[in-house]
Amino acid sequence: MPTDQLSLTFSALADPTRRAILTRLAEGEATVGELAAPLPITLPAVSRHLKVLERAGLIVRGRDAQWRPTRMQAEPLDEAVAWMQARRRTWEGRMDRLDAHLRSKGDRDDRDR
Amino acid sequence: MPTDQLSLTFSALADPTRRAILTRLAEGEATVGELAAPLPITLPAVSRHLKVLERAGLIVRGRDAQWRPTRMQAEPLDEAVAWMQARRRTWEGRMDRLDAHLRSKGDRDDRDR
DNA sequence: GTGCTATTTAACCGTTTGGCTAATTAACCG
DNA sequence: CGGTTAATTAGCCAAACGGTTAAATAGCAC
Repeated sequence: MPTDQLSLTFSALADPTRRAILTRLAEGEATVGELAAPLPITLPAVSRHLKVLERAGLIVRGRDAQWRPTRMQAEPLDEAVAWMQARRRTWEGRMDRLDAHLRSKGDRDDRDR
Repeated sequence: MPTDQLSLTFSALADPTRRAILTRLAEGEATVGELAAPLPITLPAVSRHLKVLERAGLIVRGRDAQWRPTRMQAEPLDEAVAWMQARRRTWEGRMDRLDAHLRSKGDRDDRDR
């Protein structure tokens, strides 16, 4: 049961519809109906996608009469980017060291395993 | 059916076990058994996680006798980071413009909050 | 109150996911 | 060849996912 923040963020972003919603919300706040309009799915489906995004902290929702204005939040994106870049840096660092090692000498003693 | 690359990448990263595997692989290549050792799941389960990561392009796998050495690949991470940062920048840009707008006038009408 | 609009919840359904055990394949070794 | 190790595939199962339609809720407006 992935309750941790990164799992929530990544699985929220794993769905193309939810990414489309986020892309729209990055431009500015919108109501559920406005978000649903361009999408090929029903309103209840959109409503549940929004709940997933909300649980991941990627959106916050207000109340304006019978409308639910929704705004994007960037913090979870930052955390996810940080996780990816940490792995990328470790990986790149290792690549660099390997590269340096290969370049360093005629090395027959490649014992890096 | 999310066949697109971003969906593959994000859903691969949505699982904590797969993230743990990637974290390990960022340090350097490893066999299936080595990857499975610290994990609380069976070898077949690890094998299928690796298949998911491979399909997402996050790992590549070789063959060394009966071992399957696995290496991480960073490209899908880059693409995912790029997607997130694009949204973040749009969002931030809009924040900035809103901020500027609010700051521009003497705005006694700070009705935000 | 009634009625209208916006949104959510309930109930259902087929597919996917992630785990398991048992069986199978791949490749070595003696 | 037979035996051993590494890894995958097959079959099963329960839970989660993503969609639907129909019903319920929230809030205005008359």
